[in-house]
Amino acid sequence: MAQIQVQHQAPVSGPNGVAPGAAGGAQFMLTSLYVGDLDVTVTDEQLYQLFSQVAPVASVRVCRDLASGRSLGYGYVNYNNLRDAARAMDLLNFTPLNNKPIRVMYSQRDPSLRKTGTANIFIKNLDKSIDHKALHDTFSSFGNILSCKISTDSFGQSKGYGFVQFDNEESAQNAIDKLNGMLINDKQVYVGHFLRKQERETALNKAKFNNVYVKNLSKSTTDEDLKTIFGEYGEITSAVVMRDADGKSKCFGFVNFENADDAAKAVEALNGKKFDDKEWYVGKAQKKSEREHELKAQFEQTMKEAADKSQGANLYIKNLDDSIGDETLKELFSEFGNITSCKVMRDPSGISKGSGFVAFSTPEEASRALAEMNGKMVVSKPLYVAVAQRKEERRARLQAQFSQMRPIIPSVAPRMPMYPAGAPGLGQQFLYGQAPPAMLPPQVIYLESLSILLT
DNA sequence: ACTGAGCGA
Repeated sequence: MAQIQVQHQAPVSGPNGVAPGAAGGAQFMLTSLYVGDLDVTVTDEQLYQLFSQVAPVASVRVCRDLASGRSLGYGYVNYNNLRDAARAMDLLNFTPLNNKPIRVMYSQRDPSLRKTGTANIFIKNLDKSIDHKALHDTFSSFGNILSCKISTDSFGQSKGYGFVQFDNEESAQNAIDKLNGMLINDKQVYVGHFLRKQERETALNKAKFNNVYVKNLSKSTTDEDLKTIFGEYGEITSAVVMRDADGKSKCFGFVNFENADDAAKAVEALNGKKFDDKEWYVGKAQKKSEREHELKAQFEQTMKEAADKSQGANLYIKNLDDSIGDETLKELFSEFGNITSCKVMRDPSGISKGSGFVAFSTPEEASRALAEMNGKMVVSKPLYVAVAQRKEERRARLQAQFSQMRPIIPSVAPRMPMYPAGAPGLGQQFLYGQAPPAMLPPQVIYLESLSILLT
């Protein structure tokens, strides 16, 4: 097997070192490639084997978590000159490794230069047959692409939309102008600037409206007051403070403008202003359903952020001795950091299930605890410690596992029959998965996987 | 199910 050279290139400027990037003024290490979207099972050797087919490589590396050794899903390939690197990027971008297309870019370690968000475009209504490479080829005529991908599900199937990050705004605008609304594979595609959800919603909120909602009014504010204050911005058709049956102000109201531009001006001018020491909220009046939808979305966003923040800080423990309860579990792990929650799972009758969760304040603490505690003998048995997976991740992992079970056509499968003649399962066209050690009919494997997916 | 993620020795 080929030897992997581990010598590293000196990070110096020079003919082969730092060189000016294309328009936009970004600086790239033009001999150093960042390889992302790696399947976690991809190894240094595999990267080396692939990239050295194009030109001699100076070094390769799959980056790994220091404590657990788990692949971080990206790596680096360094070449001796920029021509080799450019050629490798061109030829090898989106090559599948372990069934997953890799994404190759120039290494750009300054995050501020990577996260500008400008010149980034979004494409949707793409035919499902269009893959990363086809997208790249379609858009590369408009400029230099830094990164490009189709969004896919856990089976690698296109979700029908994708992203192209150019290195300058003009290329992006040009691509939008030329391709938005065009037919690609008989489907009319949408091509526009990439907008985060928040930005899309603000854009949507700028849609015209005449009715304005105002809240946090003082008890004494009247319809007349609203008319006077909002009347400054244009012709008003109605202004009402909402009141209960006794005529007591509910401290909110509605002002309807003759024309939408004036309504927008009033919102702009009055939102957040103080009247009678009360800070008014002034905005587009929304239907109850719109408002509820927005609140729900906000709530979900908050939950998602909280989940992201705790990602990696929560450990799943199993093979726990039955005698261990919440307190003992906490004591076992407390030397590694601040424990925010700790729980032994129990069945309804209170008997330990032998598994539990320990959450730390930070992923670093959790990682240290994992490294130290996994496999450690506690009372009677060795602990199993892993980073807790969220339900969604567990599901995705099982799904990926399932998708990798390829049909085995009997004619190309080993000659040795897997089952005694007449055993169940022989009648079918193909068998799923690797040959099972037991003589289970293959469809049982299939159904088991499916039932896990469905739970 | 339809608007992202991503950088070391």
